Amino acid sequence: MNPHSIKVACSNCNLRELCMPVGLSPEEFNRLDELVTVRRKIKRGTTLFRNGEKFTSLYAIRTGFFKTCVASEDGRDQVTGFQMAGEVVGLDGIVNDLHTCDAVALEDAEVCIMPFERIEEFSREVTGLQHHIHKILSREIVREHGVMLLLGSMRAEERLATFLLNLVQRLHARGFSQSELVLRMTREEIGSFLGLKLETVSRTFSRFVEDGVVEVKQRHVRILNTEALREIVNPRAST
Amino acid sequence: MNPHSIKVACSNCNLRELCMPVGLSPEEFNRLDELVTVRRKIKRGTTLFRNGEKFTSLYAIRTGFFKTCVASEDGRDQVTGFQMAGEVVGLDGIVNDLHTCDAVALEDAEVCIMPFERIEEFSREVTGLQHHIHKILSREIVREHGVMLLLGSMRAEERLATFLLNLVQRLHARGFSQSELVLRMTREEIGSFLGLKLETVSRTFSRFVEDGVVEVKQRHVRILNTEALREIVNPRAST
DNA sequence: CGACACCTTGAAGAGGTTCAAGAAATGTGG
DNA sequence: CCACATTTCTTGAACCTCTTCAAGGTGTCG
Repeated sequence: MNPHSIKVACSNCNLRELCMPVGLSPEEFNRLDELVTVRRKIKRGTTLFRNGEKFTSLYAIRTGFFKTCVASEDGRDQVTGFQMAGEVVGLDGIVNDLHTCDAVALEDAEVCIMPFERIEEFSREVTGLQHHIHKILSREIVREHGVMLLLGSMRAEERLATFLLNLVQRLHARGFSQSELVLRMTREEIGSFLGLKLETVSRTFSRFVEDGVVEVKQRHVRILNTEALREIVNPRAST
Repeated sequence: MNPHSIKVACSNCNLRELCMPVGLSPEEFNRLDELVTVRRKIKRGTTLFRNGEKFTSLYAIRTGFFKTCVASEDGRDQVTGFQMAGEVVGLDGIVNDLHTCDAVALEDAEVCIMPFERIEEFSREVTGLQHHIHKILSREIVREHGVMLLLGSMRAEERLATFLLNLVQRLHARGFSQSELVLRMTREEIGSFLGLKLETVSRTFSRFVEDGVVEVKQRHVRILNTEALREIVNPRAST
């Protein structure tokens, strides 16, 4: 084992189970290690890629936190998602070999660069990788269905509750608390994602605090009553 | 050429350019013809697949018109899209081998059934098909970004104008008029898709009619002033 | 410490929803 | 082929949620 190669080997990565297929043979895994050649650090506030840039690679997030956003011609902006360690960004670029959204680091981050040509090459040879790529793409479609449901049919409280539950659940899957989280984004970014104005997000937080559902100190949020949040999202199912 | 096989051969299909990859060698195309083994007719009002059903295949629409919709646990419903000839449905099922939405025929329809296992098998061998599948998935992600922008940041008039322009553009690509269309869905379904109530859809149509932008007779819509619709969507760019 | 970005809160206003009623189209069965 | 039931669409009026505008407070970073 060459110590220099360890640094970028998927087989040694603690996020392996989140972003790579499982159940590969050792031989297949060795091939996969060639998938990621380079890592890249992205400073907070800077972009990993931008709308209009040529698409070459998918990016697996190793550390840090991103938002992706699209813009309409007249400058309107919509956050389409927030991504954290183990998640893959750049899928939007495949269809026209151009990125159609911006990926902005909300904290200092590091990503593994996976050249898409290589992904396609390997997934012709490693069935498990092929499955995995298809699932990643499909998962993103299903996630967006959920966002459409949120934007199309929920009221402000339901949106914010859904958002908090989703965030904390993903963080928990990464070993963090089930009840405490630090928001990496501003109220305005939350609002953009949820189709609300920043004032509405702020007010809704305040209402949750009044009701004793959460504690909020700026970007530190502690969930005091998860069941109440679920109840807000899903008024019927009271157990 | 066996006359019986002609019926389900992609190489003879007039929608080929819409749903299949271009630039394949004749040999590759022959393989592709094995992709679709069966067609299926779906009566208006019935489902092609439902939330919770096992996923086995993608479906290329040959004729007819579909809506796809997701439901939340408490019965809320959200139309996630409308699909027409040449488009592919079922992508949501890949990630968990289960469909997560319903596909309902809004008029009598016929689809080509493409078993996904076979798609994966062939796309390991035919690079052009592999690219194509990736692009179809990515295109759906990008489309949904657009819907999120619509739902998150547009007002009722902008949403409906965007919707009409999108529909007529897709119909035009299939050889229909640039200015006339027949809606296959109810006001309620349009509203669900656009995050509006059916009354709001109706009122917004009426306002467009008052302003001389469109003519509406039930589900028959004639666009009188495309530029005005564009202006509504994109107030800045008056050229 | 001061500048800047971010967050909170209030009051007024707008856009969309809800509820209700009636009209128009569509489908069904005799 | 017509009469009736049903679904779909339109329109009005009152209401409600979220937005807009405004001001002040809090936190952070050079």
